[in-house]
Amino acid sequence: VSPSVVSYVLNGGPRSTSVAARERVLNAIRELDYHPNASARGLRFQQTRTIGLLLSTFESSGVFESPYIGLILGGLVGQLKARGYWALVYPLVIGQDLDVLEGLLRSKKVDGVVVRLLQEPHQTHPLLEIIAATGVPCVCIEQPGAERFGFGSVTYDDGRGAYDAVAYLLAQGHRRIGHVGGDLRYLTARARVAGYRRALLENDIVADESLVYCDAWNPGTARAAVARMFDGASPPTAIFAANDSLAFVVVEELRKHGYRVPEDVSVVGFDDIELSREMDPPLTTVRIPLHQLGVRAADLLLEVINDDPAGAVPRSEVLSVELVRRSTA
Amino acid sequence: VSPSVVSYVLNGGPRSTSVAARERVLNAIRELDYHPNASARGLRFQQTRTIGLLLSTFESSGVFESPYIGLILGGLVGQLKARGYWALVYPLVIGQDLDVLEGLLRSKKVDGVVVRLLQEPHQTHPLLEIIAATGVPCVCIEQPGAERFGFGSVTYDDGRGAYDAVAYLLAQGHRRIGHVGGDLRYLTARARVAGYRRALLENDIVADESLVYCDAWNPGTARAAVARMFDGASPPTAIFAANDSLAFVVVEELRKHGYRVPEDVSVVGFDDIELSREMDPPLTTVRIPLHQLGVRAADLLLEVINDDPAGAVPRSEVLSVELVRRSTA
DNA sequence: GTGAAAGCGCTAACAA
DNA sequence: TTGTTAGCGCTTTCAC
Repeated sequence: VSPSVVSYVLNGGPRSTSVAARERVLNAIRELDYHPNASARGLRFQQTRTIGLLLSTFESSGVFESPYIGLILGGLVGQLKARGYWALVYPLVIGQDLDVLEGLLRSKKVDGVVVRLLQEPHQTHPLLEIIAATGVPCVCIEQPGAERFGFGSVTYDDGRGAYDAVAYLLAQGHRRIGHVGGDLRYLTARARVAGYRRALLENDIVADESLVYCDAWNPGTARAAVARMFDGASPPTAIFAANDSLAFVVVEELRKHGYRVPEDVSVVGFDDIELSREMDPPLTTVRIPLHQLGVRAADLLLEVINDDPAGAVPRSEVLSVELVRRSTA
Repeated sequence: VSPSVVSYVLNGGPRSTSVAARERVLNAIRELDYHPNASARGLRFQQTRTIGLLLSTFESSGVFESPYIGLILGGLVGQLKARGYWALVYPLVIGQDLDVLEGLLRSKKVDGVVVRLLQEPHQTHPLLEIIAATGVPCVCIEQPGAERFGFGSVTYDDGRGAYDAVAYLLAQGHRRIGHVGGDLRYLTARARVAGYRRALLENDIVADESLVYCDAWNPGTARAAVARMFDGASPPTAIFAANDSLAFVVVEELRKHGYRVPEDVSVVGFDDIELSREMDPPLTTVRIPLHQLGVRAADLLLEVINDDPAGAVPRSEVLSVELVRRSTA
């Protein structure tokens, strides 16, 4: 029995095989538990069935610790696995690993990448330029890349979520609403403040700048922010936090200062991580379908890789967020 | 200029090259930004500079959401990256993906694996048997594999941590100490109850079985456990929880029932995830150097792969845990 | 110091 | 239906 027959059997190859031969091959395969060499196949087919997951971060560590990214990763890796692809994770420190990244792409180690974007299109050019130059199929998540690269993207509407959250607070009668924001290097943090501002504006409320604190996703600063807000002459009656971890800390800090939530102060978060369900009282927050985001990104990428007719034109999906009312507002 | 020269230049190859030739090659490489094809090198060298991260789980989803695993992953991936290796993540559902796993290993897609073990040595045999049969270098984390496989491992001492936590509570004068345990399919959960029991025993306290609840890592059951403990005639004055998330929920539930922590009831957790520092009051807990665990696992694996003299004999490291006193006990 | 050529394991076009 | 063979991109031995 010759190599070609084995190949035909294995791949339902371009030629058909006799039942007898197939049997023998199958038996031999089972006996030796033979498995084709991935590198050899990769070399032959020019594809590796591996997808690179480029996880942008500002700090050089800590990507995996975030429950937010964990949710996305779960969807991403799970879906890739279900469709027979492997996931290669690479924590990409912004402004650093670009040369290594180029090596990854040019060496054809991955068939495609999904890249987590944190900033505005023009700031992500250096990164996307490299990806585009290598021609590796790419889907952006969280933030879209610049139009001209033509990469698909799966994002969600930060501004809308923040707007909805604040509009909800306004509808409850709140007029002084504080904001504990995230790290403004993240477009997501900026979009959330913007949504907050827009909601106030549309209700003819002039935003009191002493009530908005954006510094980092850092719990310590969130604590300090609360302390300062309630030091002032007219403290807020509600706080919109840029994410759930921040909201959690805000609730803790309010309690420490003797304020009850939601009786004295209402709090709304963003993301809907597990903590928001488990904390007491459970957090009212803006839910992002993060798992789904991962799943869709995987789907989109595989569509363009296998250029399914549907995927011929790379799509940009904007997942909708939803205010989930629990007990803090 | 011939292919061999390029190779020599690129790899500081087995032959030396003239300065002139080297220059020309280097220039050409830069101009075309040439990068060697990973599959071809993989085929040639029989190695891919990729490490498989086999993340065992019982449920088919949710590995990445756990802050515990996130910390390990951070250390693992970070260290691999620093040493020039890629990380392939594979969520391995216990009792399922064994055939796919065998394919991964036999296809020589990875140079080695670090495998997260959840159970006792004899229960992990099917998995390790496959890895051993394929001869792929392997390091176990969290739990060691059976001796005979000869795989290195990086673990930590659950029993000791639990013992220390409970001994500490006893030293504070507590006599009725409850335990809210984890999912007993996890050896880690069993070891933690065992440590709890041993501490009580050594202090001549008969464990009151109405005070130990092991069901799952599930917050809901933890809540129910607390409720039941404090329904009884003589409720505990302290609770040792099998991990920090559980401890957090326990504190919340105690507060809901009108008990103050630590004045009325003391609580100690396990793991030392970020939440335990951020919650209020900050959690007294047993710290596991999880990041370090990942780093060491990577180091050990690379040692055996590159068979450094030091790594010739695969080592088993047991990282030491440490009670960190904060405010809940 | 450099070029030619074989071979890593696989697939598919070409012959038989 | 099957066997033979070239070639994917790289490295390295061998001959020059």
